[in-house]
Amino acid sequence: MTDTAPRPTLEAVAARAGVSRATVSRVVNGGDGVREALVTRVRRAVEELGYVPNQAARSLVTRRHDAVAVVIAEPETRVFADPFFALQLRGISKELTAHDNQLVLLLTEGRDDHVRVGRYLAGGHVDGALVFSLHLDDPLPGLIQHAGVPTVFGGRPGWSESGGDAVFVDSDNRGGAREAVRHLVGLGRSRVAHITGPLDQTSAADRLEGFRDVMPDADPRLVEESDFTPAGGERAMRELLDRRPDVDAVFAANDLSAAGALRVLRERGRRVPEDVAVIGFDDMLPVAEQTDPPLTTVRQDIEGMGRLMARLLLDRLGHRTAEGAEGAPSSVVLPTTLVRRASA
Amino acid sequence: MTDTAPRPTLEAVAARAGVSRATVSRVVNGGDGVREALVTRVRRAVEELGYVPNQAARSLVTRRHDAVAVVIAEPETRVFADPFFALQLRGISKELTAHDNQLVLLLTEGRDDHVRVGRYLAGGHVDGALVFSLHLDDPLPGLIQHAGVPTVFGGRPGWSESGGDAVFVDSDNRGGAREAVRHLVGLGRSRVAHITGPLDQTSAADRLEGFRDVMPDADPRLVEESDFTPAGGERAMRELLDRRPDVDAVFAANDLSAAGALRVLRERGRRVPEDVAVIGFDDMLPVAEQTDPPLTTVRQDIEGMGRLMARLLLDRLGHRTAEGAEGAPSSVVLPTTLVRRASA
DNA sequence: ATGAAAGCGCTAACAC
DNA sequence: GTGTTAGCGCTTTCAT
Repeated sequence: MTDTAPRPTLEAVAARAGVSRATVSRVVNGGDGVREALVTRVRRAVEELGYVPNQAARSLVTRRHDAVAVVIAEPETRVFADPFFALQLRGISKELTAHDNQLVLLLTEGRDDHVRVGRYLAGGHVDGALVFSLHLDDPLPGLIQHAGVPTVFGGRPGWSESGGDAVFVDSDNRGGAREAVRHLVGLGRSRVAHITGPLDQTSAADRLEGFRDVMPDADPRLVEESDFTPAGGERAMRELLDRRPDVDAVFAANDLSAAGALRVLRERGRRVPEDVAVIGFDDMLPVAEQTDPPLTTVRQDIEGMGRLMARLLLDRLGHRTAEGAEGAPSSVVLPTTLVRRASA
Repeated sequence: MTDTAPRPTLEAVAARAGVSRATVSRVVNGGDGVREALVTRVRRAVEELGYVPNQAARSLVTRRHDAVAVVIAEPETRVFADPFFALQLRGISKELTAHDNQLVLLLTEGRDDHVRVGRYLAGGHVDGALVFSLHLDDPLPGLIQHAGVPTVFGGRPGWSESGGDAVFVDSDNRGGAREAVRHLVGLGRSRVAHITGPLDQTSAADRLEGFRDVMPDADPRLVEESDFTPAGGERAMRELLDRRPDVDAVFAANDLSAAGALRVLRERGRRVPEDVAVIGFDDMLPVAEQTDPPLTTVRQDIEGMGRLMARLLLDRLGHRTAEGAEGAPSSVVLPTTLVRRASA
C-alpha cells in the first residue's frame, strides 16, 4: 500500500539550506539567535521538503513528550450515557492543542486496568496526567501519586490521606446546591426534599452538604439516597412521596434523577411546579430542556473545567500558558449558575 | 517536587543480570531464542529494577509507535451532547488496550484543525488512524488519504471520488430503517411519515433510503428534513401534521428528534401509539427510556463498532488480532435490532 | 545462543 | 551566530 516515502530528516533540511543541523534545529525550535536571513532560508527548505520533526528522536534527548494522559476511571456504563466527560475532553483538547500537546486517552474499568495505567504513567511516556477519579475508595489517585507524574484531578478527589497537595478543578457543588435550595425556599417552599447522588462520590456528597447548609433541620425522611439515574430518581421520588406526601419541593442531585422524579410526580397527579417545585443539577441540555416541564437546574461550566485542568497542568509543566504565575498552582473551584426554566 | 529518579535502562538490567544489552532486549521483546535460564535471570532483573522500556528510543529504531490516533471531526456541539462517540471510544479503547496500543485523541473543529491533524498524521507519530467523518463535504478523509496513514473510518464516508478503497465500519442504517418502517406497516399504519436527519450525513441519507425502500410511493409531504435535534424534531412534526393531519405513524431518524416529535404530538392531542405510532433510531437510553411513552427504536451496537474499527486497523497494521485473516481487510456493516417499547 | 557495534534523528554543550 | 560533536536508549545485523 502506501509507499512509505522516507521522510526527510534534519540532515536533509540542513543540506538543502546549506547550514548545519544545529542551525536547522534552532530554527525549528523557535529560531532564537539565528540571523533572519538564515531563518528564512531554513524555513523555506523545511517547507519544500515537507519536513516534520521526528518526535521520538526529540523525546529521546529532551525527555519531554509534549503529551498528556487523560485518565478516565469509570467502571459504570452510566457515565458514558452522559455527555459530561465528552465536554470535559473537549475543553482539555482545545487547551492542549493550543500548546502543541498531544492527548493520550486512558479509559479504565476495573483493577487490572489500574495496574496497567500505573505502569504506563510511571513509564514516563507522558509529561503529565489529567485524572478523573470520582469515587471515595478509588485506588487510582494513590497509584498515580506513586508514579510521580505531575497530575491535576478532575473533581475533588475523595481520599482522606495525604490529599492535601492534590491539585484539582471542581465545580462549586456545595454552593450550587445551596443556591438551588435557597431558590426553592424563596419560592415559599418549606418541605424541601433532596434526592442525592451516590454518596461515595464527592460531587454528590458536596451537593448534600449544600442542601444541609440551607436546611439544617430538615426531616431526615426528606433526604433519599439515589444514584444519578432516572430510574433511581423515580424510586427515590416514590419513597419520598410515601413518607412525606406533603413535600412541596425537590432538589435532585442531577438532571437525570430529576427527570425520573418529574415522571413520578406526574404519575401521582402532582403538578409541577404548582404543587411540587423541582430543581436538578448539571444543566445537561438534552435532558433539562426536554423534560416536561423544562427543568430549572444548576449549570456548571464543564468544558471550562476541562480547559482549566489542562492549563493548570501545563503551567505546572513549565509551559507558562498565560499570566506568568508559575510556582505551585493550586486547586480551583468554579462557580455555578442557576438556570431558571419552568419546573421551579 | 517529585524527584525524577533516573529510570533504569537496558544497560542497567544487563549489568544486573550479567548479560549483554542485546540479550535483555530479546527477552523484553518476547524472549525467543534465549536460553530459559537467562530469560528467567533477565526477567528477575527487570522486575527488581522496575525497568520499563523507553518507548521513544524504541520507536526511533523500529519506526513503530504502538499508538493509534482517533480523529473526531465534529464542529457541532450537538454531537457532544450525545453519548455516541463516548461509547465508540470505549470500544476502541478496549481493543487497543488488549493489544498494547495507545490511543491518541484528536478532536477537531474547523478548517485550521484539519491542517493540524493532517500534519500530525503525516508526521508519522502514530501507526494508524481511526477517523469519524460524518459529512459529505468533509475534507478530512482526503487529507488523511494524502497523509498515507493506514486508516479505518467510522461510518460510511460520504465522498464519492476514490472512495472505493476506504475501509469503514458502519451500522446497517438502511436495513434498520427498513425494519422500523416495516414494523409500522405491520401495525396497520399506512400514512407513515419520516423525519430525516441532516442529509449531508451518510447515516441520515441511508436511513431515508431505507424508508423509501418500504414506502416507495410515499407522498413527498410525508418526508421532512430535520437535523437530529429535539427542537428540529418538533418543528418537523408540526410541519408534517399541518400538511397531513391524517398521519398515523412517524419514523424519526434518531431518538432525539423522535422525542421532539412526541412532545408535539401530545401537545396536539394525538395519542401515542393509538393515533400515531412513533419509532426512533439509536436506542440512546437516556432518551429512549425517558420519553413518554418510552420509545420504540432501532438499536445499533455502538461500542461494538468501536471495537471492530480498532480490530480492523490493528489487523491492517499486522497485529493479527485473532483469526489470522490478514490481507486487505474490508469494510463491515453491523446489523441493527428493533427494540420495542410503548411508542409503536 | 550470545555479544559487539552501528546507528535511528535529534538536541545541547561546547568550540570557533 | 554558527558549526562540531557527543550522546539519549534501544534494536538489529553480524560475528562468534
